[in-house]
Amino acid sequence: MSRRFRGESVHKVDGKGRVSIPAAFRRVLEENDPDYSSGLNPNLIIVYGNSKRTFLEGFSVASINEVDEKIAALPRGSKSRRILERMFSGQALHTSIDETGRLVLPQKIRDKVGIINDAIFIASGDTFQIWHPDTYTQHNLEIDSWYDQQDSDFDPLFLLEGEDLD
Amino acid sequence: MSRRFRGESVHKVDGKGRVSIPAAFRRVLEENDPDYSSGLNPNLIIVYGNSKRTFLEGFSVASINEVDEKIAALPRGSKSRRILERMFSGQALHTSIDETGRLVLPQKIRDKVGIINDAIFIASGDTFQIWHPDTYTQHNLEIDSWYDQQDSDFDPLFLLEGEDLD
DNA sequence: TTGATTTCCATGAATTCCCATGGCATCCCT
DNA sequence: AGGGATGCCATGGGAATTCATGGAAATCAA
Repeated sequence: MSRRFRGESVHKVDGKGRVSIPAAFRRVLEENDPDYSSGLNPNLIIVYGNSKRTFLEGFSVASINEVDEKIAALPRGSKSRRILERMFSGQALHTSIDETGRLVLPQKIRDKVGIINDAIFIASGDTFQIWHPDTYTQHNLEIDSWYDQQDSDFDPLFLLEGEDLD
Repeated sequence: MSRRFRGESVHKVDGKGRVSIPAAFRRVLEENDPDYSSGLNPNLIIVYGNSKRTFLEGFSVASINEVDEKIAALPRGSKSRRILERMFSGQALHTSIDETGRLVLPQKIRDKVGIINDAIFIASGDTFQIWHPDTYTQHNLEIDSWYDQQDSDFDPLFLLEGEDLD
């Protein structure tokens, strides 16, 4: 039913890399894991990507399957396919939520995006992102400055209509 | 489709050719070996291929069966079939993981792809690859430089939608 | 017998499991 | 409406287990 994540919240990350996943996100992950049944722990996939990425992206099983299928449909050996395979197979992690609702982010991954004591979870359609709070703030400043360039009555829904920007 | 391999990591290769297989990969190999049951060691197939190949490719039993069947469906005596049979029958090694989670790579195979002290394991859909770390880095230069040309917030998922690159 | 495998044992570090607590929000009973 | 009782949520700590890796002994093959 609820296929999409909503909302954002900050959570503590302890020395072992444990972080609580927003409860509302857990419901979405459960509903979108075909192997899930009450009592079990839902699976999810964390994509950390190449060195340029400044955040982690969380996928439900259903969402990652969709991506995998699309990748498999691309011509073997094509550049697009190689780029995507590297990112979604190699630079990703299959994991699950534990019984207390937490996820473990390995040291290597925390280092990569600079997460130390806190992490902010942000819903983004059928995936969600995990950022170091400051990096996220910084990133938003850039987006805000883009808004500043638009008319004061600019309505983002306008983007639904036309071609892409830039 | 059964669960796919995810992630990448580097492991030591000792003088006898022993290497630990990433624990997460072991789970996938276990799930995809029909003969596997708790306590046993899962089987896998290492395809090293012709002299041009610069990496090893690891298959679960289920995945190699799928390939074998497709090959068997080709016309007997056809060139495609002969080439594929050579690669997946002749230039491949059926082996298993030992109780400490390691795989033994015979000297001949290590020499072939230049693996000495370390090997990097990279997931790639329903198979995984094993490279000499430097060779792997080298191989990815093209993709890395391609990323350098994109906007810093470029999302590879965009590649799923549009036309191919190249 | 001699080099090469395979088995078996060993260990520090990392990861998972199990139990615990305080804070909220909700439900329910009188 | 008051006031528990209940239950989920976020977080912490320590014990137990698994990982990755090394080395020695036993077995094999030529």
